Amino acid sequence: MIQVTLDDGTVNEYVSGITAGEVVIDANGKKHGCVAAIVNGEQKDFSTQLTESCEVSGIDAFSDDGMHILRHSAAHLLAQAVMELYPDAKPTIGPAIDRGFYYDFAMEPIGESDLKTIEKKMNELSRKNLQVERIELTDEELQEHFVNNPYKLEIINDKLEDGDSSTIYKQGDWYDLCLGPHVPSTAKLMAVKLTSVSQAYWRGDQSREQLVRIYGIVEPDKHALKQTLSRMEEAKKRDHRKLGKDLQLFHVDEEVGQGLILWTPRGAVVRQELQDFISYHLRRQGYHQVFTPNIGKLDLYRTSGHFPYYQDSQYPPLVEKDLMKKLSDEGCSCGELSNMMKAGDIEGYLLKPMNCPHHVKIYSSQARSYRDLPLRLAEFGTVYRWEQSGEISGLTRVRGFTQDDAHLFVREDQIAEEVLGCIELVQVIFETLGMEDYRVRVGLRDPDSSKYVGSPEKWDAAEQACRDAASSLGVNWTEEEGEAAFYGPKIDFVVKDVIGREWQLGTVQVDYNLPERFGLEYKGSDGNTHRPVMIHRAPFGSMERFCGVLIEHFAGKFPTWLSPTQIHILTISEKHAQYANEIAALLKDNDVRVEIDAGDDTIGKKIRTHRKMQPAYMVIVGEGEIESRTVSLRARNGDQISGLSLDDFISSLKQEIQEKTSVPSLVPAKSD
RNA sequence: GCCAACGUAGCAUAGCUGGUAGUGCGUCGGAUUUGUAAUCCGACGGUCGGGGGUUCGAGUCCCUCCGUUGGCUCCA
Repeated sequence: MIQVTLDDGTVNEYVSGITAGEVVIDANGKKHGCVAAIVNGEQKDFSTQLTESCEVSGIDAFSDDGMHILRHSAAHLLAQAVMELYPDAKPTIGPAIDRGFYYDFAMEPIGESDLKTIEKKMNELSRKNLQVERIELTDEELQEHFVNNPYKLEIINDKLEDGDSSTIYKQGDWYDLCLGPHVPSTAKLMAVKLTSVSQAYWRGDQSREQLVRIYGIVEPDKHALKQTLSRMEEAKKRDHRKLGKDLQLFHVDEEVGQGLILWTPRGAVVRQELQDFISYHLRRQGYHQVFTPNIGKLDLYRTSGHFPYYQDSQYPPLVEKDLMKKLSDEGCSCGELSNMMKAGDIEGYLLKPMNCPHHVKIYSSQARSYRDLPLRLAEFGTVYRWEQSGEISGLTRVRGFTQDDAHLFVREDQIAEEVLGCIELVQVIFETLGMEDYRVRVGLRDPDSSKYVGSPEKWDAAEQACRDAASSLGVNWTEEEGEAAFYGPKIDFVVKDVIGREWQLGTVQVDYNLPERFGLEYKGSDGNTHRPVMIHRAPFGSMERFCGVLIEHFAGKFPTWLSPTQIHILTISEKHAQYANEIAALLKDNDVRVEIDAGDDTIGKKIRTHRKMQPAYMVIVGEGEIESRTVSLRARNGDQISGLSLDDFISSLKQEIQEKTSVPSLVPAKSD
C-alpha cells in the first residue's frame, strides 16, 4: 500500500501500482475535467503508475497547464489526421502555442479548403476514443521507429546528445516522438478547429526546407470553443484596417506605396488630438520641441553606425544628380555604387531611419555645461524604414511612421530620475485612455555575450536605474536577459486592450554608445569635460501604430475628445435646418467638431446612417426642441435624453472633452 | 524577402465545368417632410488589379508583375 496526499490535504491509501488517473477519479469523481496529473510537482500522464507514497493532483483542462497539454495533444491528433490523409507527408514538430497549436509537415502545399477535410478526420479520430499510450524506447528503437523521417531523426540525434529520455506517444496506429504528458484519450479533443495553413522553415531557418504549417485551436469542450470563436470574430470586427476604412480614418494607396499611410481628415483628427495631448505633457515635463528634416547625409548615419548596420532595412540612399551622371558616364555599376557608398567614397543622403543623429547635432551645436542637463529634445519625427514587404500591415507595420520621439542628454547621476519621468508620462496617458492593464519589460544584457559597448559598471548602474524605475510604479514588470540593445538596457511597454490582446508599444533605452560615437561632451562642475548619456524614448512607438491600437481598443468608439466628429446633428425634417445650423455654429464656437444632416431621410434612417461613423453623440432636433430651445441627445448604445437645455448641453459637453473622459457619459444609462 | 490563398463599380458581394457582368448599400435625380437602428421610384457607375499568352471566344485556364490577407524570417 502507498500513501497518496491529495491537493486538499487528505491522505488516502491505495495499492501500489494504481495509476495517477485512477487517483484523480477517486478524488474528484468521474467528471473531473482533468487532462493529466501532477505527481510530486511534476506533470504526468494519467497512465503513470504510482509505486511510492506521493502527492497527486489533477490538472484541470481549463487551467494554463491543462490548456497547454490539450493543445499539444491536439497537435498530435492533427498530425495523425494528416498522416491518414497524406501518407507521404512527414511530420516534423507540433507544439502548443499561446492561442492554440500548430504542426509543421514536409509535404506538398495544401490550401485552406483542405483544412475542413483534415478537421473532419480529426473529429473522426477523436470519436474513436483512442487511448494515448506512453512508451519508453531505447535509443536504437527510437531511431528505427523514425527511420523514414529525417526531421525526427535530426531531433532524436540532438536529444541523444542532451541525454533526454526517449519516449513516444502512440494513439491507434500512429505514434510521435514526444516527452508528454498528454491527454489519456483522443476523446478529450472533440472541440478542435483548424484556423489557417501557412508556411514555415524547418527549425526557423530561412536556408532550410519549407514546411507546411497548420494552425488550430482547441478547447476543453464545444461550448468553450464556441466562445473562443466568437471572441475571434469580435477581434476581427475591431480590426483597425477594417475600421480605418469604414470610419474613413486613413488610406493606403498602391500607387503611393506599400506601408505609406495617408491620413484622411477624420483620422488626422485622432492623431492630432493625441499628439497635442502628449505634447502638453511633454511641456510639463520640461521637454523642448524641435523640428528636423526628413533626410540627412550618409556620413551622419555612418557615424551613428546605423547606415552600415541596418542597410538592408533602409530606403536606398539618394545620390546627387551631377555625381550620379558622372558615375554613370564612367560606367559605374549598381554594385560598385553600393560598395562606394558603403566605403564612404561617395556621399549621398538618406531618408532618415531615426531621429537621434539630428538631435545629437542639436546637442552639439552649442557648448554644454552640467547646468544644461538634462536636455530633453522632443520631436514627432517621421522616419522611413524599408520593412520587408511581407511584414507590412495596416498601421502597425509600415514604411513611414512618426515616432513620438525624444532624446534626453543626461549626466550619469540623472539616468534613474529621467527614466522614471519617461515611465510616468506613459502612465498618465495610458490612464487617460483607459488602458490601465499594461506591463513593463526590462531588457538586460546577456552576461555571456561580449557584443555590448560601455563598461560593466555603467551597465550595472543603468540596469539598476531601469529596474528601480519599473518597480517604483506598481505595475507588473519582468526582467529579460539578453533583450537589451547593444548600447544599453531598455524598458518596453506592453499594453493589454479591452479584449485581452497585448500590444508592444514603445521603449525607453539608455545609450552610452551614440554620445561616444559623436564625441558629445559637457563641462562638469569640477571643471573637467564629461560625456553625457543619452536616453532614447518613444513610449508609444509611433503615432501610426498607437492610433491603430487605439482604434482596436475602442472598437472605433472613441472617447468624446478623440472622436473625429463629436456631434452629429440630425433634424426630424428639413424644416428644422435653421435651428440645427444655429446649434452647430454654437458648437463650433466652442471648438466642438460637428456635422449636420438636415436632409429628407426619416429620422430612423438618419440615425442608422450616422451610427456607422460613431460620433460620440447624436443631437436630434424637431419642433419640440425648437420651441423649448433644447436638444434631444442620443448615445452610441441607443440611450437618450430629451429636453436638455442648450446651455447645459454645451457646458457639460465641453467639460467631458476637457476632462478627456474615456467613455462618453452625458446620457445617463437607462435604469429599468 | 519566402510560402499559401485571394484581388469583380466608393463599400460589401453573385457569377458551377470558358460564351463578352448581376445584387445590396452609398452616390445623383424625382416624389415624400417624417420623432430615435432602412419611405418610395428612377438613373449613373465595372476595359472583372496591370501586362502577356492559350482559345473562334477568358472575370473564369496559363505565365508574369503589383497589391491584400495569413504565416515564416526580420524589426535601430
